[in-house]
Amino acid sequence: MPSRAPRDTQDRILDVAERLLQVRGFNGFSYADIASELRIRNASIHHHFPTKADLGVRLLARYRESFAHSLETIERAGGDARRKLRQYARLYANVVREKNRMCLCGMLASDLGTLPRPMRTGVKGFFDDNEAWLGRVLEEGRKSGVLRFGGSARAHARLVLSSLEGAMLVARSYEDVSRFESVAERLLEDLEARS
Amino acid sequence: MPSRAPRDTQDRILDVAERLLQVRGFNGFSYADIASELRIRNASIHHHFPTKADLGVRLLARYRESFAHSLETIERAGGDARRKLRQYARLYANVVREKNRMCLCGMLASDLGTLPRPMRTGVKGFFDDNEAWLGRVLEEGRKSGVLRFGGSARAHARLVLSSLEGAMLVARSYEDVSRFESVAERLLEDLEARS
DNA sequence: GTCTATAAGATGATAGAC
DNA sequence: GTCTATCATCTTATAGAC
Repeated sequence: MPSRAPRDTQDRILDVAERLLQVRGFNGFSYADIASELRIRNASIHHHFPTKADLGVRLLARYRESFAHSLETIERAGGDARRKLRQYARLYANVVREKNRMCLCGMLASDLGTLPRPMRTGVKGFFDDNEAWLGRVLEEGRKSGVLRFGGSARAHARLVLSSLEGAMLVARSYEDVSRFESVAERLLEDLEARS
Repeated sequence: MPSRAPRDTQDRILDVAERLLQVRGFNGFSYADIASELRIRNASIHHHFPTKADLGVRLLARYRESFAHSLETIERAGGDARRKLRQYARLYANVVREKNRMCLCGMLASDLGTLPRPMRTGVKGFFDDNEAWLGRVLEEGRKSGVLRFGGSARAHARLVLSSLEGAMLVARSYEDVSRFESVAERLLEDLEARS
């Protein structure tokens, strides 16, 4: 179990930078913001992450791995597809709840036009991961009869992913998590087989 | 009918700034970007829009009015709720198609944490407008039997708005309009009453 | 209304001492 | 690994001539 206590400087930089990125966007924070919060100097951050692109690439990789780990945890917990989808939606709800953050990759998607080249592929990779996982869960749910939807599982996975990302984006504008939750609830209810 | 020819400087500034904002975000463009594109000087822009916040407020108001006008046009064209929703979705598709733009307010929603105070309320206002309109159309469609959905019309309006905003956000990452269109298609098909 | 000139501050980044 | 010092550049913004 990871401790609550601060680990090495590199991790503390990543933690602060991650939050700043999720709240303010990639162009909305600077090395100075991180430095002042950690009470270190600007140059120290450059020692660990020479360029902002380096920092961004590391943040992206870490977030993607962390999310993949969460998906594995949901899988291992078992239960039917309905349950998995609800836990998946809760993952997103927790992000919004935590200081009104946006999904890191949703935020980067909006910043895409100004992103350093090496970061762009990572954003798509994250969405690909999520679509693939959702596609499998949806297919499983349809086969077992607990979910109902038209079209291919993969196409519906895209709808679910888009809807949740959009729900985060809009809910954040109102600083109201419950707005996210009510949209997620409608989305899932429509999927769950009635009758 | 508005002509294609450039009008006064103020409007040309707004047109360029709008595109830059929709592609790069509010923190992703500068007065210098606008100036070089219009081949005028930085100071000329400040003459028309003293601060960037002023420019942002005007862009927001203009976009909101323009969108409201589009909604009225859809209303006047008549037809059933299905048709109105499809035209509404096409509004969004056209934005993405045009140089891979994001909805101006969706973009501002992601920038919200760094936005000048006077701009924040405008973003919510845009979403409120859209939710209200969608709510009316959904209700009308359910009453006339061409649409089917659970829960309140207003709650479903939030789902539709969130899904379309999210679909734009994700589709932009792939620079692929068809990705937006397929998600919108699934969303609408699920709404349309199957006998 | 547009220009030149200029300012004050932020930003990403590097060199080199400790 | 962290610091001080310094950098070129960008960004928003203003003063004042034309």
